[in-house]
Amino acid sequence: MSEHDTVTEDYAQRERPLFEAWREGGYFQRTPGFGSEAGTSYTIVIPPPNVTGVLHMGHALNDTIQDACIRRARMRGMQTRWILGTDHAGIATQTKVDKHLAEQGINRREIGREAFIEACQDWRREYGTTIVNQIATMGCSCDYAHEQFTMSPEFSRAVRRLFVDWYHDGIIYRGKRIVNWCPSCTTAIADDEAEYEDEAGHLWHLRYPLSEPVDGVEYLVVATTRPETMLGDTGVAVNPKDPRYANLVGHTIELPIVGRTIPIFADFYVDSEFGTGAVKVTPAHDPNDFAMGERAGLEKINVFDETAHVVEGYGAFSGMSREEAREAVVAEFERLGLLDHVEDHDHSVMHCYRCHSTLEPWLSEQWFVSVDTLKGPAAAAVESGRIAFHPERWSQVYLDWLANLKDWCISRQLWWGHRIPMFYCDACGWSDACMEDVRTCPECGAPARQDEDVLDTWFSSQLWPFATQGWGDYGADAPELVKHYPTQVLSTARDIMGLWVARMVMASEYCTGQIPFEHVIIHPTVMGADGKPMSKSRGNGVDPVELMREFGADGMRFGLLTQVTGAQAMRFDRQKIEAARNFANKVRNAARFVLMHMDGYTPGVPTLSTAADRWIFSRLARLVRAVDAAYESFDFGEMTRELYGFFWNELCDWYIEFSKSRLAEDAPADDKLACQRNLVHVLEVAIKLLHPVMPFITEEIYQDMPKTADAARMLIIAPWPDADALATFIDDDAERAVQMVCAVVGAVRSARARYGISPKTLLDVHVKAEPADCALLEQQRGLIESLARTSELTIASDADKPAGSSAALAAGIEVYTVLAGHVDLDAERARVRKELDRATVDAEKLRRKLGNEGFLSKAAPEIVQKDRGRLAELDDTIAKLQGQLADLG
RNA sequence: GGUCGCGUGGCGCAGCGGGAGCGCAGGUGCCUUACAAGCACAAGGUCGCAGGUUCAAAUCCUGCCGCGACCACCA
Repeated sequence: MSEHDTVTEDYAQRERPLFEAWREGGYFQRTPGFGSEAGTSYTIVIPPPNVTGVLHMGHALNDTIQDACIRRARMRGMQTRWILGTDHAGIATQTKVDKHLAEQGINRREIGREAFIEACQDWRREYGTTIVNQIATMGCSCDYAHEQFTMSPEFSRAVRRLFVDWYHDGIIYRGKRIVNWCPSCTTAIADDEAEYEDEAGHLWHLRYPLSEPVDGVEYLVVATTRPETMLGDTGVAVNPKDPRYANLVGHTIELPIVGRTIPIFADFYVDSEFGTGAVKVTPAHDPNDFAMGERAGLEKINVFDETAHVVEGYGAFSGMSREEAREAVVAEFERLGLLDHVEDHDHSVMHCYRCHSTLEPWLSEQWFVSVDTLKGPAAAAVESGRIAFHPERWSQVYLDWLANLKDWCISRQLWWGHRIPMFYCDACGWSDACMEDVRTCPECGAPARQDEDVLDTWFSSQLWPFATQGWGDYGADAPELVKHYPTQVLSTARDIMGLWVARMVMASEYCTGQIPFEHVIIHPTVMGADGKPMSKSRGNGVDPVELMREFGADGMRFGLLTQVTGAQAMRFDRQKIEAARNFANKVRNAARFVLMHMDGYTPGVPTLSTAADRWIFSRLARLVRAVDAAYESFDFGEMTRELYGFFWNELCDWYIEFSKSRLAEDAPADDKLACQRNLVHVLEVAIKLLHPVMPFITEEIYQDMPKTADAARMLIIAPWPDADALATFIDDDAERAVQMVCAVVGAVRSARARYGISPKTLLDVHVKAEPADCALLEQQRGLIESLARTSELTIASDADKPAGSSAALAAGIEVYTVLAGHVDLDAERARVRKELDRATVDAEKLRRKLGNEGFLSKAAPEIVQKDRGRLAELDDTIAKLQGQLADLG
């Protein structure tokens, strides 16, 4: 019973050498191009993964899509290059290194900036190759020889150049603003880097005593979710139209605990419906309060330090964390009899997208990019259609994002990143943004110092498409850019649409005067099997490296693409990967079959001597068209479905079966050769079409195939099939003939299965069809005989139903299988009756439709015609089935 | 609050105005010399609900229900 051992395979061992062969062949660098597309450049920039990151399913899908695009372009003869590189990922990397150092008892501040950056570099040297190796394991045909890095010297010059240019153009400015402060990372982060989460909280109602009673009123109740910030309150706001408080506006409050006298003022921002209609205003710790404070001219008092502990000057509260301060403040209000009441209240709270700490709106000096002049050209690029999104609807998301864009805080209080190239002279007040470091003040000669902050990682990421091609040193005239810019395709997930995609367009328009890419593919987000986003905490994540080990890179790639739809999310389905692995296996076996029957083969043009030959070439021609169309509309799911159906259901299920008798040892030599050549040709075209998705197995097969002297050495640069040239093979007659053959074979197999007749038992079969179809079928007699395993095959337009036979109707022909006594007539009668019922219902429906005046007068004539034909067919079928029933008694 | 996506056989999905399909799982029979990770055959769905447009609706429109994402955010 050991017949079917589980098949295990070492995919890495099979795939790695092929990858090395591609690399050594130089195909990963910009290809020279050939054929009619030789002059066309085709470039993709990879969304740079974090340098210390590891491959996740999002990368796996995204990189598969890009590799499919670039490989097809390469095979079409274009000058391709897929630019590879990694992102220094400021906060992410710094957080990791911080943690690593902490484990050794080292604090970043103790060792200082330079030593820390060195530690980051060490970290990068150690882990920076991981993800690139994983991308290689996938078989991605990136330009590994010219790997980029967002903190390489060249890239750094580009970043610096943009900062200096923007600074001198007045696009970059400095300001004291409320920013989202992460007290754990101790840095500002951008608005779109903050994540909101709903949390159960409370609405504390606090009594704020008036300095003097007004009309007998002694205090005012304010509602707040953050009582601890009251330490920094500098006012209380009410809506100017709120009659409850009209008499209080202009009076003052004695702020409890702090003893500060603060004004009651009116501002339309206040919603009278919410809480008590009176809002405590903390300009330094809330963006809306900041805005009101500006309007009312309030003081802005920071009560937290950079780690969100209460600053000096607040007595016992000083030094407390936010959480401690909250408790203490509430307790103190209670003690003073000023805690009115507490309500439950859910509200959304901002968290750091990196470390997940609760963010603190914090007043600080930061650098900003003014987006006013940048957003226009970026919107126009999409509105004009110069940049196309796929699916198209994402362009709306893009445009909406731009329309609502606010100035971008680009300074980060980190050490790992591009240090802001601003230089200051404390002696004379000189300052400027400079390309070269400035040690002494050019005005007064005093020592100059550089800004301590670094730039937001996205500030450098936005330069990716052109800084990787020489912009930093040569500007828009860089030779690479002149020849190969804009790039063709950018593929990414939708969550960085604004963060990255839009910013690249803005920066590119500014720096190069061009769009950065022509097509933006927004692929669906890969969700876990449970339909929820993959995450460590949920435990629904899947490791692509693990998948590749189990199913091969080809299996993973194909399986992922089959799941791509136009929707915004796809639920990861392991079975799809398994099915893809099985498909890869099927392809390999099909190839093995072909290569196993090569004796006597000599290369030559295909000879389409049989209907089966003409059929498979016709199907192949349609396949090339369909695959091309799917690529052009970026419909990768459709593309894989087409390939799957062709390989499995047409080539393997039928054509290879058709071929078996022709390849037998005693078969006629010339027909055998024709069949061999056809198989080789079809297989070669098919594996070319499949190569962009399943590069390894197709290359492996190609290497084993017989090739002519002028053939490409490797499949990776073999010419892509020409749909127009193949179109001449489309042959409706041949497709009809094979359709009938399949119908006959299927009918006989079905009868066998129903009555448990072994394939070894030969059966008499009678086929009745139109004369023209009879002629087509007659030519396929041999095929039918071998596939249906007949003893006697009668094909005639006037064939009779033999006694004791099972009848089947398919493809407009009647197939009678003589069952010679094996038949359970009752079962056969029941089956026919069921079929008859179904046909009768269908015919009734159609008859009603065709009896409808409205339909006859308004429907397109060809539709009416078609339905009349269908009804006639159905009536015919019904008559035949009734005849069969009568025959069966 | 705004924008968008999705609800089709047990599961995952395709189809997106004129005959309900695919893959997987499950059923039956097969180790047929390319493949048991396979082959053959059969079974399985009133296409979320309610209206509307149309001669014709899974497909278009409206509303509702359910799931989900993104953006904004009221202390």
